[in-house]
Amino acid sequence: MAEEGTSTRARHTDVREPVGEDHPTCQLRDILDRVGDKWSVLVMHLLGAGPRRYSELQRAVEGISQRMLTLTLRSLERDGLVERAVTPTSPPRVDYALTPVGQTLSAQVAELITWAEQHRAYVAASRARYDAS
Amino acid sequence: MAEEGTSTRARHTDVREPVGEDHPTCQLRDILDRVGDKWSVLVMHLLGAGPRRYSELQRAVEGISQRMLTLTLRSLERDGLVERAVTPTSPPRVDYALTPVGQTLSAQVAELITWAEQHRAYVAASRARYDAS
DNA sequence: CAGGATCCGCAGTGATACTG
DNA sequence: CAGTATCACTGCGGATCCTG
Repeated sequence: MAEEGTSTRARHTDVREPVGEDHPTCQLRDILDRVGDKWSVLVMHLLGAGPRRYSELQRAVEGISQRMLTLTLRSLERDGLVERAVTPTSPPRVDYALTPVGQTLSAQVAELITWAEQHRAYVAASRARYDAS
Repeated sequence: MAEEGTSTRARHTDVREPVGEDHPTCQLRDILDRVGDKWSVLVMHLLGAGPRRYSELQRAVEGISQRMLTLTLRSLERDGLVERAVTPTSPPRVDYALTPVGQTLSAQVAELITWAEQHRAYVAASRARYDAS
């Protein structure tokens, strides 16, 4: 909170394309759906710290169902963001890790997280103020 | 409002979620839900180019329903990311603009878009390869 | 241990109609 | 023009059972 005027770091560096028209939106949706996915980001963020096994992920993201974890990993693997390494031992062992490209996206997400931390109080205050009226 | 805004998904989210060794998860959801929202990002990106009227947004994000546009704007306003300026003229006129903080988030989103553009081909190729097996 | 298959509830969304 | 209200549908996501 209390940073109305201080954090006016308006970086208009980007290319403000006519997002709504036709094609720019679609490509955008692709990546946004990925980031917007309830679990994908959490999993990617966890994998950002290093490879993990299936069960480790399931415990780490405690609250995720097997179904969703599998679905999420499959989707990330399909997009080439996560790599799946199977070790056919007596009890099967599967390790997941970010691919180089996956790491770059993970980095972007990390920045988003930083943003969230920096402006969390502000958002909370805004909501409280809004809800009060 | 008979229905909660787009940002009220936190309700079905567990109150107790240790989510592994990462606490940022909770705050993370907040911002991620914002970014993951189907329309929020598009609207914010458009507003990044400057203030727009309600009808302008509706035309620009062609495909969005009045309901969703209103819900999205309300939600963004509630979070202090968008400012609503009403001009009570004969035909009502309402302008929406990003707040300073909203601009910083918009900038983050812009980077995400850049990422998407840079790695779109890679992702597409990965998918094609994956689907082929 | 890793994950496929199935059932199902409900939040999120769209389409439509109405209003100040 | 800028919304609000209502309804009906869809598909995400959770819970549960089963397999290699």
